Amino acid sequence: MVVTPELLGSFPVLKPLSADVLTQLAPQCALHKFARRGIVLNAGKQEDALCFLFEGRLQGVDFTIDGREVGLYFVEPGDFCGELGLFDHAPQPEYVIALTASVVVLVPMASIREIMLQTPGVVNEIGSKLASRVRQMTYQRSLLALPNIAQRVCCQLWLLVPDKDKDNQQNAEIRNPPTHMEIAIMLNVSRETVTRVFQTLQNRQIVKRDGPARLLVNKLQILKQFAEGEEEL
Amino acid sequence: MVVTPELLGSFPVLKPLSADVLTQLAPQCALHKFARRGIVLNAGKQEDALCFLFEGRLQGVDFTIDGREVGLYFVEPGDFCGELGLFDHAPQPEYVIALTASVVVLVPMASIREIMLQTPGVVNEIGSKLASRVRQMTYQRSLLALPNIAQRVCCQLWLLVPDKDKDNQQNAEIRNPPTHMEIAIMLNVSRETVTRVFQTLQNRQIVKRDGPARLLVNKLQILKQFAEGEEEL
DNA sequence: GCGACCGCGTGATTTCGATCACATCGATCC
DNA sequence: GGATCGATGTGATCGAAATCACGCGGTCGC
Repeated sequence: MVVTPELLGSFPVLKPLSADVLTQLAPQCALHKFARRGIVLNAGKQEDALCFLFEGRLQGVDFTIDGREVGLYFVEPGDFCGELGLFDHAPQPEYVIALTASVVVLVPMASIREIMLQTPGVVNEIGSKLASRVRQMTYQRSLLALPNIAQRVCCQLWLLVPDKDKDNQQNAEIRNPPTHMEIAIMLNVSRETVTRVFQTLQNRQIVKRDGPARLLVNKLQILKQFAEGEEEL
Repeated sequence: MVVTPELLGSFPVLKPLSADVLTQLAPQCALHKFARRGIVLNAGKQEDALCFLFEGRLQGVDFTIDGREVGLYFVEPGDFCGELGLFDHAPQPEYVIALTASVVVLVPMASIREIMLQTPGVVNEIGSKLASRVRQMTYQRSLLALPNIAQRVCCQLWLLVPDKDKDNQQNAEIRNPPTHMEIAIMLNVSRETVTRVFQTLQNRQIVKRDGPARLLVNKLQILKQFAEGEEEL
């Protein structure tokens, strides 16, 4: 599958690069499709490519010593993952799997490293990405300490609302929402608990399922209030 | 308080820098002492300095929406923190507090940024630090998913054992150990639960308190087995 | 030396979510 | 269109850790 410079340019991090650089980079990249549950990046393996998500949703997952699945983060279209080894050449600590059928562009790490050396500003871009990753993990960690579990689920749901919709008064739509199980492992709760919270939210018509690939939020501001703990479910 | 180039050179990240650069950097730095519970870095504030720990122990802490304290990481002597804003100029997401009386060296971020531009390799150094931070957080997150709480505590204890002692058959010593409460917030458990686990460990003579500033581990390998879940407490 | 305070130790009680065990639903694939 | 499989819905039960309540002891500051 061919990757065009234009495709690469559609990703925010790569946009600042000159057309020349993108044209040079494109032939080294590969377009991959993954089915649901497909393993996009392997834990413990020296992954040699950055993974840009074009379409679908990915999840970073880890496992405990005793084999329990742990959800770390979601990857949205336009974003990328697998950047940890860029600086330290160490293997990926976590798996990245496809939550829905997904299309990703794999860009060789070596090429990115080269570009980092040549193009000032790109290092900064990547560094900022790492920093935002730490910030995101810090926030996610704070969620786990919430004593009210419904609030935890609502926070996670709120995180899944696209930024562009966050100010809407009423409606928003979450495309390719994670399953209850996938949310559960992010929040250290059982799948049943997530289901029960969703049940309550649906009864109050705060959210509504629309097929397997869409979740509608009808009362966005109410959801936000639950997330912020101003209101108890 | 005066900071000498030699002092700066004693920190692993700065060691590769030339004597010239260190001599130039030293006068811009400040040595600070913090009492127990002192706030070293403020959350939400645009901190303008990297914080190198010379003596003592620091802890990164966050708070949930409802005010609950969350432990994120420990900082050991020789290590540093507050590096998040280096790339993205955004404020620190978490507080860093002193767990014991501590001595830190504050190095202005602007100077570090300058050095990053001039000295190749330093960017990499900093990038690797961020990456290792993500790895550490990933591991810490996986601890929270352990269903066996004693195991969780043992893992955390194991992390506190100095690397140089990890291969010892029997003994190790943890200087300035965190209090039970401070461990509790790292692991999302109550203070009492941590106390009870320590009680069991002490009864079995696996660990032993030696004054407020030292915790002795007598049976290192047994502790490791508990941490890895090969043995149940 | 004495009081105050903080960290630790410990039992009793309670509660909330995990777990278990199914039922059901719905999408997808021949 | 029926079979299949994964995802969701739901009640019953159980248990482990949170919480509460308090005693104790060591440290530090005065």
